[in-house]
Amino acid sequence: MKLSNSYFFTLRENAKDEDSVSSNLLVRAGMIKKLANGIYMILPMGKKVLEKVEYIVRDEMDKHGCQELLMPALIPEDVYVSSGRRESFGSNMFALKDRYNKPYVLGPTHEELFAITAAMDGKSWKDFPYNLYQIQTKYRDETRPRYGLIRVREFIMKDAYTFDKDEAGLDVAYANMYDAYNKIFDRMGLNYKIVRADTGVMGGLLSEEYQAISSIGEDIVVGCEGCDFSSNEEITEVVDTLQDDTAQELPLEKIYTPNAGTIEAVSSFLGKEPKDFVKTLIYCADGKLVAFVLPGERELNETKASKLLGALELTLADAEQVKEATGARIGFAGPVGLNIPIYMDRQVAHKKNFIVGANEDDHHYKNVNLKDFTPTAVADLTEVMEGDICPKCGQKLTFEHGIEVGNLFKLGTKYSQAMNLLYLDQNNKLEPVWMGSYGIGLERCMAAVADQYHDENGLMWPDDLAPFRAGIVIVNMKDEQQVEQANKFYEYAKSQGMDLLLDDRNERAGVKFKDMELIGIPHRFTFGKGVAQGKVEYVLRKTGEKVEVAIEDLPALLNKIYNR
RNA sequence: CAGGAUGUAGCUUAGCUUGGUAAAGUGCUUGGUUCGGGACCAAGAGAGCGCGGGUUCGAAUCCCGCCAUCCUGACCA
Repeated sequence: MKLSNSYFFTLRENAKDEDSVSSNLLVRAGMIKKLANGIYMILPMGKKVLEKVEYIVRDEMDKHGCQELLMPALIPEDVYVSSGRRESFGSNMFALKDRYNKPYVLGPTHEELFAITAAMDGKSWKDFPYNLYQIQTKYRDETRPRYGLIRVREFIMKDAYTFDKDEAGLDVAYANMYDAYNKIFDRMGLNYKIVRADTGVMGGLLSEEYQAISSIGEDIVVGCEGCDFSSNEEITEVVDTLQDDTAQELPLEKIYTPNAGTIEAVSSFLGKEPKDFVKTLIYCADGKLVAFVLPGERELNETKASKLLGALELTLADAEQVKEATGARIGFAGPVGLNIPIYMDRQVAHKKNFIVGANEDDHHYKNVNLKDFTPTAVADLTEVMEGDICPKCGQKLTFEHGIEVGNLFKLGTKYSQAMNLLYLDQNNKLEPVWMGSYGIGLERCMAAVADQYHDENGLMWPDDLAPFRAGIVIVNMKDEQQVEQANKFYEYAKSQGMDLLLDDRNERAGVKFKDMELIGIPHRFTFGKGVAQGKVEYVLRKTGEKVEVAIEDLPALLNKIYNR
């Protein structure tokens, strides 16, 4: 591509509506532009990168025996009603009506449509297995879009779905996708970890996520110092290492704690530590008030809590609901005498003579013991934290931030049963189809790579993702020899099927170098004063390393760069 | 959804407290000098200050409403 005749611009300053280094670089490099909250334009230079991402994904999917098709994004609402997910997605779905007032949604993910597709063909056990995928736009009305392309409301996803006649078949299909994903993210050059995760709104038997390690990642990737354990923080088990407190149980006592409605306030008022407390959180689970009772030094893990309750929506109660449940204002809730279901973290069972709210303004109880209240259920309910140990080997856990770039779900028969996707087995008996679903966010991959590969001068794309693998800078546009030789080289490359970026703009050399670095072209050829002696300069973006190359050696070098 | 902040030229921002009809850098145009690391000089084009209303002789500046963007967030009871 010749820059002299292209839509292309770069910015010298950061955009005021971008919040991360990498999204600012993508904007400054003229690759993307925010149109509205969580909605982006992908400009020509960015589209090139996205195409490279797409190419890798499609290539590996095809190599792994998947068939591509294309589904609509505009979908009748009943499709999600019949699977029960209209409700579970709730306001995360964009919903609209047509002119006849019939309800539609913009698809956030496509398990249902693929199940319908499968039902059109998969009637016999002989039809399995197969694997369908698409690269298509998804719509999700996220609460808070963030970090450029990382969390957006409209994005392109590669979603694949496998169909098998039994669980063993699903295991094979899943392993195949696992292999494809490893190859895909390796080819993108991403530094990633594979973690166990919550199955969430997708449901099913197993979920694993590919997490690109990054400080702006919204997920916490838990690893282990001693073994290969890795897991998303939201489902990581808190290993119960507390010893039973052997103290004598003391008599229950109500104490006056004026205006001390937080653990910090009460602990400083009483000269105690958070671990001497047991805190009680009032939540609203699908409209019902419930209480969670936890060690004072720990946080509630809402994923574990929702799962225990089987709740679709779990929100912290507001002041009014707290008053309704406890009779007191926020800050004085406790399990003693509380008339709503109480769910207790299992570590609380080791404690004795602890402090809790008294369900009365400005009062707490001390010397509370297990005999003083009755939990509805006891479970692991808290977030893992620094210092916790590995559930697998007992060594110390590690914590990193990750961007979820891909995921694998072993769905089992959840959707096929809901959508009546059945086949006849060898005994002429109807059986549900076993499904898996597998997603990759394409823009998110692009953003994650940008995040992992940049320096103070701009982006540093790996060869396979760069908008152009190599670029040519003509230093002096008035030097006919430079212009002629550069164009000759450019045309030669083109004839070999290699599209280089030719900067033939009437700009000073410095501007061209800066732009080439900002957009992250990995290999640069500088046609400057050396051309008179038949030489050009070859520069590597990654290291800044410069080498003089004779013009006649360029074709060989080009072949090397393009792995030919 | 809640709370906070912001909205002025393509971009980044100043001006708003103390109302008088908009400024700078960058980008863009033209001419000249430069020419291997975001050049310099000169002359220009470009916004009527998010939208709507109000107060006032007069509003980017004050008041009300709306919209948008950004930040933070169920603060741990």
